[in-house]
Amino acid sequence: MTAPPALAAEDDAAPAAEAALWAALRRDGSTAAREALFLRYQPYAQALAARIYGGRHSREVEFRDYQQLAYIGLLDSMDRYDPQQGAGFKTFCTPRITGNVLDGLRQLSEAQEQISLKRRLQRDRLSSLKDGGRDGKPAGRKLDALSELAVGLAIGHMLEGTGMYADGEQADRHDGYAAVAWQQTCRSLRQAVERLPADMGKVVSYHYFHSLPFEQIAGILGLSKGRISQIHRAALTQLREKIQPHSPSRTTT
DNA sequence: GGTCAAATGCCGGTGTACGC
DNA sequence: GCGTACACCGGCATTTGACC
Repeated sequence: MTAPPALAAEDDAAPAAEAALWAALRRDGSTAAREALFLRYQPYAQALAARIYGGRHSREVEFRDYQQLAYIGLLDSMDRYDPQQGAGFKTFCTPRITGNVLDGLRQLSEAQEQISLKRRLQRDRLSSLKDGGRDGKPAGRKLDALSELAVGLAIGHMLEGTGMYADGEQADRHDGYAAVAWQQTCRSLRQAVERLPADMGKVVSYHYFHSLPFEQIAGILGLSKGRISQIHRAALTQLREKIQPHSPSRTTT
């Protein structure tokens, strides 16, 4: 099997800049350095996940799970890596990322666990989009609440559809005009995400495009998971406003 | 031994008081 | 205004005990 593009094309440019990032991370625990390093090696981790996914023997585990396990392995490697040992980070992290993915897959091997994971991810995303679920919206505004919920569900579903990886099965599901319309809508949503304030954009991107749980995102950004939850909620509110700018009293779907 | 329901623990996300 | 800490919630998995 040939190496995925990101594996072959990953350059070693600006080693001094990277060394400075590692120094900042090790010396000060700099969250900016941590994030920059994560972003630098995130495509590499994704490529490793893709390579393992390409050689999979079972189709029951989604690429999203491979991706998440690779990112967790990357974060763990970043925490353990010591540049002064002399080894390059790729040399250091590759077996750890691969091992983390394989270990994680082993734990997911039982069909029931796979099903429960998918259910949980879907449920979590749905519940996270349901206006927070506990904001005491007056009963008389049920229709508004329902329309907002529909928009929220659509956002969540589209965000999942804008993932950096798209497998063939998913692409085959949509065809013709419907596929074009869907892709355009997803593209506009992704653009809306890119226009969010930096923190919100990062949280949405990590959570939906990279499938990272709040705790992992908190680790990357150097915040608490509670804070990530707040930013996530605020981001969804802004996305709703961008997609539904006139806040209609009723929404047809 | 097998099945089922209740009890319990864990996990991810939310809400809120509080500090800076 | 922003961020943190912490209590809380809901759902799921596991454990435990009663029953057949």
